[in-house]
Amino acid sequence: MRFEKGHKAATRQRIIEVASERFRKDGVAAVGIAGVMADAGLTHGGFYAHFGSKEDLVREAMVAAFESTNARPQSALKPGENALERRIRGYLRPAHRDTPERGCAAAALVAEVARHDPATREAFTGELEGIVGRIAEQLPDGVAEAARKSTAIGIFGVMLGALQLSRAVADPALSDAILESGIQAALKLAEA
Amino acid sequence: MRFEKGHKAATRQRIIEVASERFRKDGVAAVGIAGVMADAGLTHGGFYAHFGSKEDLVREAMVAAFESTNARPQSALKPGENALERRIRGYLRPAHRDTPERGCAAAALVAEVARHDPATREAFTGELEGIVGRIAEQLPDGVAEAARKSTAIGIFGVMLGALQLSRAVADPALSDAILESGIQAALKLAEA
DNA sequence: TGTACATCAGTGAACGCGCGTTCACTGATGTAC
DNA sequence: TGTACATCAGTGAACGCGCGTTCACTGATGTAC
Repeated sequence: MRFEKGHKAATRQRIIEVASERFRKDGVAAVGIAGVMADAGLTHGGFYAHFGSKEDLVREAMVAAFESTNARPQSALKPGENALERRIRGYLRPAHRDTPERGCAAAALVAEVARHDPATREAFTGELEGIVGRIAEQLPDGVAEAARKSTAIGIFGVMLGALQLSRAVADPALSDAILESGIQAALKLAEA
Repeated sequence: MRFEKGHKAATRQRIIEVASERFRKDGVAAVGIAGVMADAGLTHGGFYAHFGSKEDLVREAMVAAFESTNARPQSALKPGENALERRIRGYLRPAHRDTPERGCAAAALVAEVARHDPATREAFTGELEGIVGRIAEQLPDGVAEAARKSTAIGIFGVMLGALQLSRAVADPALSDAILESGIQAALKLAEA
């Protein structure tokens, strides 16, 4: 073979990574195959040797975006801080608002996913269940078993809603205030 | 004149109304000028006699969508229900999830607005301030003055986040559960 | 060791299509005389 | 009252462009003999 073993798989992975950043930054509809391939250092014609359609790439890039943010190493817990509070503050920090291309895929893509095909929505659903489950595990012991999942959904709802609102408003001071209000709301919901 | 007085203004209004539904249903990027004009019973060439660009229509249609949902008549208060609880339950009901074309413009368009030009984002900001202000007024008397706006932002954050998540997931039972979790979270945040 | 051939990731021209935008034109009506 | 002209909302062809997708081809390398 003209290319070392694993070459094609590495190229495919590179396309997915580029796409996962571009889709989160500019939206799925605004990003074309040719642009993604060019960013990956390739020409557009080769795309269909790797994926069956743009929709397939959307689904794979979305899942990759979720997985890469899930796998991100966490900073150490500060004294008196618990894991859930760290998660909430990390999510609703200005740096996350300002770098959607490396941020939460749910916040960047939720509205578009609602208009995509069932396979993409099912993949989204699975990733969302994962996030909600991890939040539920981090709730304080005092929260009743039956209420944990519902509480976790509410917490993630504010996180996602506040992050999106902070990205949309034109007023920087209001944007910062939205992040802070989201933190306070999420922490209140997390109380036992 | 060949047309009665007010004819052009009425046409313009019709274009805005069609666009405000189509943008909320399918997203701004996926809706073309020609389609909007055809839905309004016109051909696409006349568009630029009414608007300077698609972006101008986006901004006007978004504002119209906000205003029409704000102006919607409210059902009567049930015994023991307050105005804020009615607002929250009305927002997070299945019918709202299932009819984005007549629903909350913020939930439908927030992600796209973040990528649009400053004039559109400023219009969005103003409308959002209006919604937040109205929620703040409906908070119980016990909520301290200084905390009212922040609390209102948190409440609208869960409402918007939960509605969007309920629209994106593929599992109907989970979608219903998200709406219910959003209601519980918003009500908890509204407690004095 | 040297030559012929097979492999296949990637190339780039081409497909039909819809986009946002421009513009010369139409044609029904109101006004001027 | 009758005719000529002005008005202007709306029409539809055309512009350049980028989209997703297809496909015949390239060319560097590995294998066969």
